[in-house]
Amino acid sequence: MNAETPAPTTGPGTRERIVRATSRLLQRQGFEGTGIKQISREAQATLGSVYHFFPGGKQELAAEAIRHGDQEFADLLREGLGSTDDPALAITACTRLLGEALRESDWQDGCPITTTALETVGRAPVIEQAVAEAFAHWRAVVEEKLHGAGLPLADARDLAATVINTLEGAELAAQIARSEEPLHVAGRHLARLVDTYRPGR
Amino acid sequence: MNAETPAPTTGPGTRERIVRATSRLLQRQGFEGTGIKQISREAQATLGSVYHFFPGGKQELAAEAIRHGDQEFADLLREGLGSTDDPALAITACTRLLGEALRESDWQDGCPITTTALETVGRAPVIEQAVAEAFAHWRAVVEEKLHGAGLPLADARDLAATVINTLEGAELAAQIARSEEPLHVAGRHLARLVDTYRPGR
DNA sequence: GTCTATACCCCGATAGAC
DNA sequence: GTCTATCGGGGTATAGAC
Repeated sequence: MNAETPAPTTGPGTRERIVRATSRLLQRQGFEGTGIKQISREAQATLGSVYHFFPGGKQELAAEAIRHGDQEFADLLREGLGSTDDPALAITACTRLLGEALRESDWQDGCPITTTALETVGRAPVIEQAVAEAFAHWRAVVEEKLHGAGLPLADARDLAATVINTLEGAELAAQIARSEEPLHVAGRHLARLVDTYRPGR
Repeated sequence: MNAETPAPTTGPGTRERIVRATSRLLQRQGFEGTGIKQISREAQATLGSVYHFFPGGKQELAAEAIRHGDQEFADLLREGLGSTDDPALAITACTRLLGEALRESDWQDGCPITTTALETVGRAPVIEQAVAEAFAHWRAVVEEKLHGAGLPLADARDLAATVINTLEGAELAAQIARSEEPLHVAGRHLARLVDTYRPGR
C-alpha cells in the first residue's frame, strides 16, 4: 500500500527536506516573502527536484508545508495538555511551552502557518483548505481534553475555539513585544474562563 | 506650526491617497505581496510622487500606512465600546462590528496591520515600532473602558491585553472559516471573563 | 531523480526632464 | 510636485541533458 521505500541508513529524503525547509521559511517569512530558489538552497535540493516532487509549484508546496506545521503545532498542544489532568492547568502549560519556544528562537518562530494563512485568504484555495484543516485539528485536540475532563460537549467545543484563537493572538503579541508576558496573561485568563464552566467549580 | 496648506475645495491630496491605498493593500495582501507600482496605480499617483513623499521607500510608506490602520481600528473599538456603559456588553458590540465589516468585505478586510506585522517581525525596525505602538494604543482604549467601569487598574490592564489578542485571533479564524461565528463566540467568552472581575459580580 | 540553463516578468529604487 | 525611462536583480516556472 505504501509506495515509499527509503534507504535504511540515510537521513531524511529529498522530498522531506524540501517540506521541512518550506515549513520553516513560511513560518518566518510568509508565503510572498519566501522564494522557491531560497527553499531549494536551504533544503540542499536543486530547483529541478523541487518541481519534480511538487509539479503544482509554490502553492502545492506551501499546502504540504502547512500540513507539516499542522502536525508540529498539534504535537506541542498534546504535550502541554498531557502534562496534567486539570484542564485549566493544562492550558497554562501550553502557553508556557509556546513562550519558551518563542524566546529560544529570538521571537521568530511563532505559529507555523498564520502568516501564510493571512496572506492567502481568498486567493489560494489549496492553501486555504490546508489552513482550515489545521485549525480544525487543533480545536479538536483541545476539545477532546476539555470534554474528557468533564465539560459538556457544547461548552468544550466553543471553549476550544477561543483557546486556540486566544493562543494565536497572544503569540502574535508576544512576538511584537518580544516578551512571554502576553502568553502568560492569556494562560491565566483562559484557565479562569475554563474554570467557570466546570461542574464542581 | 503646521506646514500643510491644502486647497480648500479638492479631495484628499496625493500624499493621503497614497497612504490610504497602501493601508488597504497591506491589509489584504501584506507587505511582501504588495508592490510600490501597484500602490501608485491604485492611488492614482506616479512612482515619482510616491518616492517624493516617502524617500525612505517601501518601509517608510508601510510604517505610515500602519499608523493609518492604527487609527482606523481604534475608531472601530471606540465606536463599539461607546455603545453601552456595561463593559462586557461593550466588548460584544465590538465583535459584532468586526464581524459585519468582515462579512461585507467578503472576509477580506481583517485587522489592517496583522499580516504586515507578522511578515516583518525582527526585520524592519521602523515598521515594528509602528506596529507596537498600534497594539499599545488599542490596549489603552480597552483598558480605559474597563477601568472607567470600575475594574481595578491592574485587572483592567491585563484584561485589555487579552481582549485585543482574542479579537485578533478570532478575526483570523473568522476569515479562515468565512463565518462570523468565531467572533461571536469570542464576544461571549470575553464578556463572561470580564464579568468575573467585576466588583458587584 | 538530479542538474543547468534560460524564458519571461515584475520588483524596488533612481535619474533627470518638465 | 509630477512624470517617464531605466537599472540591476530576483521572482516563478519550464526544457531538456544526464
